[in-house]
Amino acid sequence: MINYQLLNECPVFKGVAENETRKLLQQVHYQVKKFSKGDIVAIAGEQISNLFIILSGSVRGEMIDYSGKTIKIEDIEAPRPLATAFLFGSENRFPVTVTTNNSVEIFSISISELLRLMQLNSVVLKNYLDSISSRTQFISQKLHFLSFKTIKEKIAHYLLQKAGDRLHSFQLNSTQQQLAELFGVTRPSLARVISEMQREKLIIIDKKTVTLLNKQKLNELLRNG
Amino acid sequence: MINYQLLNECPVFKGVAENETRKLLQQVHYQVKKFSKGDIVAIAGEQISNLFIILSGSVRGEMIDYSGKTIKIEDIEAPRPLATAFLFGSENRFPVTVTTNNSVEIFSISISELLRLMQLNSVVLKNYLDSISSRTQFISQKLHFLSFKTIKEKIAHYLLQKAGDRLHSFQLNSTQQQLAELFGVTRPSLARVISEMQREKLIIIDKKTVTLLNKQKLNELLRNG
DNA sequence: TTGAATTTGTAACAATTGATACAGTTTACC
DNA sequence: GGTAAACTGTATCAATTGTTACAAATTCAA
Repeated sequence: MINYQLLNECPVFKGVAENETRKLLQQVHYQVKKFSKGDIVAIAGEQISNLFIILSGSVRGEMIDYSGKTIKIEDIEAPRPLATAFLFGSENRFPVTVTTNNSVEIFSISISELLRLMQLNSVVLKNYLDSISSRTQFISQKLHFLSFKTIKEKIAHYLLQKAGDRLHSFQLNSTQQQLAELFGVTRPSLARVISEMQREKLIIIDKKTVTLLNKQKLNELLRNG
Repeated sequence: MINYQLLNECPVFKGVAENETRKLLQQVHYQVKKFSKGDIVAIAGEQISNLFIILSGSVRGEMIDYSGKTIKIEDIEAPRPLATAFLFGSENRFPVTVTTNNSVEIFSISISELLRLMQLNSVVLKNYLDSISSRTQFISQKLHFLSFKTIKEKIAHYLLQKAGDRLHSFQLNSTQQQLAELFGVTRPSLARVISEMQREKLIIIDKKTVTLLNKQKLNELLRNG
């Protein structure tokens, strides 16, 4: 028996009334598969033909490298769907091998039935589109951020974005350590560059209060990067 | 009058019979807007409420920086759609300001009507999902690649991927210059690291023939990065 | 084959960042 | 208020990459 309440917490069915979900699922084919701890749900590179939603338990995504060792990538817990961005598109294969961490129930629906489901219910359709799109937006923002090479550029971009329209000062809510991690650099390197930028009278950072002294030059840093 | 043939070349309507497209469009609301050269189609940050498909002419996407200057990002020509990954999701705003390069005709359909369209025709639905997904997959591959910090790691990853299952040698079809651009590094730096890796007996590159001497160690490079 | 254009290998030096260490400051909690 | 923990500023040295320059090797077309 499916736990409809749980299914409705999943991004795909969110906002659909519980009895509506029940009615929808009567009109399409789907399966609920049970796995034991340690079972392999999918192998990296395998064609994806079904949407999987974890109903209970958790799974992990692992990559297998060229020499055969496995590296854990991420954990996925109920009630999240698997690989929504890889169901469609030109390269619809599992990017990772998926293994169960414990007893797991998985809701499984084929692509064609999922398409039917989306055509039957516009909320499900919109949910799915929102889900893929949000992920794309998140990744492309991250990519944009990575495109700045030097630490100075990263700081300039981060602060200009944080500042927005504010003319003068604003508060930071992260520590240098956290920023360093966000930027993917070491903490002393970040501190050093911040010092430089203060000496160059580009910014002032006093505790957590940031003041941008020269937005013009901060922008030029991004242009010439 | 709409050029249905052109519309059918667009990723959204691809694979739909021309008369089927005609029939579909009779069932939904849409507009064809005409713009003159230099007109602004959309402003960065503006909410996206319509899918735009360029029917004729071309537009450019520009970002306006914090000081007011504009930087061109890309050109989009007929019959491509605009910002398909930004129509949905949490941040459904134009990432760029869109300006026409010449006389332009744009097919415009609201989100709600687009949803209806996708529910009426499963090919359109699948096309749209494929389109967003492919983009996500492309970007996330790029992101993965950028996650390797040193040039050595990038080379190792690139060559291992190119090699695939082949045990010994294979041919490269790019020049060092092209690889350097792909990696986002300078050509002499790339050449230097390749020399080092040959001295360390990890690889041999003779003209365009690559031989991986120690896949094991190449993999370890990626792990400890 | 020859000659020009492209590609490659390499060197010397500058710039940037990482690694490590340590002392001074701030914050949080008792 | 006091103490421990976390955070910050800074210094030194090593590693990596960028910049610039030049010569050798290769490719391609005439």
